[in-house]
Amino acid sequence: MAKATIDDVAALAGVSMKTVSRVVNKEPNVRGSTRDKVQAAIDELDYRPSQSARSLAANRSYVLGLLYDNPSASYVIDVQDGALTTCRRSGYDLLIHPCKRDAAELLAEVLGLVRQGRVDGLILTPPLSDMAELVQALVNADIPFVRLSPTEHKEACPYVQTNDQEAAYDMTCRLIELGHQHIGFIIGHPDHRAVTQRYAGYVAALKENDLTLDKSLVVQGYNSFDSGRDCARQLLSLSERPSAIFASNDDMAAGVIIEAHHRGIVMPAELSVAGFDDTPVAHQIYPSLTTVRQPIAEMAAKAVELLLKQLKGKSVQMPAAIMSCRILERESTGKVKP
Amino acid sequence: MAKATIDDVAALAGVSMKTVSRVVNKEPNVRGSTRDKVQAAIDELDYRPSQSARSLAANRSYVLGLLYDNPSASYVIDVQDGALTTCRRSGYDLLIHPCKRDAAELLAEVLGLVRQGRVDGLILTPPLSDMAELVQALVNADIPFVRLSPTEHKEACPYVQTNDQEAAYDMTCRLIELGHQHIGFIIGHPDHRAVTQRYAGYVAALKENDLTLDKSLVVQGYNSFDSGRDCARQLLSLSERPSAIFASNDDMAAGVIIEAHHRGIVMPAELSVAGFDDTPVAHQIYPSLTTVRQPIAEMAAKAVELLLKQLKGKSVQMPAAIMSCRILERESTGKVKP
DNA sequence: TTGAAAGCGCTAACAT
DNA sequence: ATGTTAGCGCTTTCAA
Repeated sequence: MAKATIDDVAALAGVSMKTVSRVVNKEPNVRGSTRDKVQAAIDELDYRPSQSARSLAANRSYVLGLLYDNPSASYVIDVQDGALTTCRRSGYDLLIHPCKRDAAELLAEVLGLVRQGRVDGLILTPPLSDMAELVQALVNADIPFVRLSPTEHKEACPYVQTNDQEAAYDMTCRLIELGHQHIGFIIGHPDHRAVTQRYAGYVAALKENDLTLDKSLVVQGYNSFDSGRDCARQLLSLSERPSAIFASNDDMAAGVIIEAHHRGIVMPAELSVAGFDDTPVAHQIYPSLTTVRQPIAEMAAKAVELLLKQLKGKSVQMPAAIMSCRILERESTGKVKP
Repeated sequence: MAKATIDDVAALAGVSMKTVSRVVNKEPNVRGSTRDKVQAAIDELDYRPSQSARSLAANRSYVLGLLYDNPSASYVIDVQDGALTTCRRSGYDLLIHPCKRDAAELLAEVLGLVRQGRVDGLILTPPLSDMAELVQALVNADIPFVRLSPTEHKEACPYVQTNDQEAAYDMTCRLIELGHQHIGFIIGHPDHRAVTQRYAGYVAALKENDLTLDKSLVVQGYNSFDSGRDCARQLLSLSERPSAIFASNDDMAAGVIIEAHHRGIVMPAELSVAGFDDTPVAHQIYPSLTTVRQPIAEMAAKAVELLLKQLKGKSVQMPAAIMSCRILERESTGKVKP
């Protein structure tokens, strides 16, 4: 049996092609009995609408593109899962498109994706969310897109973010509450503005608690485990060693923990460590890592929702959403040694 | 400027539509000068072929589907990366399709994906590679697909795998060489046959070295960190504690390491631990984990290559590839205490 | 509430 | 080496 087309269904149901189309697309203005008749024909023939014919005629692909540049594996997976949840409910598919933010062809590549009609819209994750050039190009080309955790140009285009700066503030306050006065901080990769901004929360918390900001306790990391370990080497070699270290992400915090182990430093008795992101390593490490969980999947699901709204032309008034982080206290933090 | 079509390009270049099509698709039998003329017109108009028109006319989507059911995040990311490498070289896109292997609609869903023309072929990862029902349905429906690390029906359809059973054998031999006589083993999730089969390597190595297989040293895990920790509780509570534990994957091995830490067991002095997969946690943990690395991305790239060959009708004789694992010795294993 | 006709922009098959 | 002719299977007008 060759695969059935819309004409076959129409013939079998004794209606026009257009009526079948209406039933398939759940459009209104079809009598119940007609709908049933058509549905029966669809079932009998096991009819599946051709995606490409639909796309060509309707001039949309029913596919969304997910753009990312090398965030952590667990982040990408969570984003994909969340995005797919909403996509599937709406009959959309998800095309993944990892890319290099410094590639010369990046812009052409991304614009091509849309102009070729491969995708109807885009989701941007950090650090791409903050590539002004890319954002501007998308706006100029009138391409629908939503950004996750952007830090800039928020007035211009829809986005979804968390209150993670506030969470960094809270985490720092918690460490202070535990008696820590010398708290080391590891800043994130300069290109990942969403991550580096966590530093502001740390600074604000120190200020709020009348602690001086000691620049020798603040070091620049690059989001990787190895860079975290390098930073730990610096911090743990100081004559006056910090009693706690707060890293801007879990991978770097894991680097701190490993370096501390190698120096025979007992955690949390002699050193408290906190991270950010709640990646898998956070609970697979010893001691398990106190960290902050962002609702990544939910954010991505929300982003897709906003994007689909845009595609339907229902341009939302303030197309943005802010979601909440949660601090998870585990074994790696504790009261400062008296 | 409205977007250019193939007719616009043909008109500007002063050739027929078909010639433009030939240039775009890099078909042979076009004179160099003609090709240049057409290319110039394409550049001038910034012409991008419509994906949906191509798909409809050619009856192929130029998209491949990646099916998976909940393997680890790092595994999925590696597979995606590898698959995309080959896809992009060939002008294909990748659609991701996570699914539940016990979902009633799984088959209909997957078949629908192909029958709707959303994808031209599929890549299956474990444990889906070993779902006989799914594999059979794909074969019956004459859908092109390639499996990663299948353990069954290998005569029937193309696949890519590694010599991981051999690697498990080698790893066990290495532990024995280090003086270990009592080696605990944690079996993988029963549904993941590719993982459970590593047990065979362990058994073979014991036999080869004239060690008796002590069933109390073999416990059933479920691939997760938590299950690994549970298994470790069992093994480390034995009156005659193993001096080494080999887990069928890294997540479970991480569970062993954490449980050992909590019991004050020093590694590797008092306990050696080995894992499998070289996931990120393997080097983010203390002590860093001795494990086996499979070339996941390369396997996926190869799988796509085989799939594309199938799509081009060049049915390869024995469409299968076997790739090599590598043992990585890190800090978690050492000589047995005298 | 339903239908008829006209493409969407390409590729395939067959000329030339 | 290049061109001509037909569709691919839908959605979108517009009409009834």
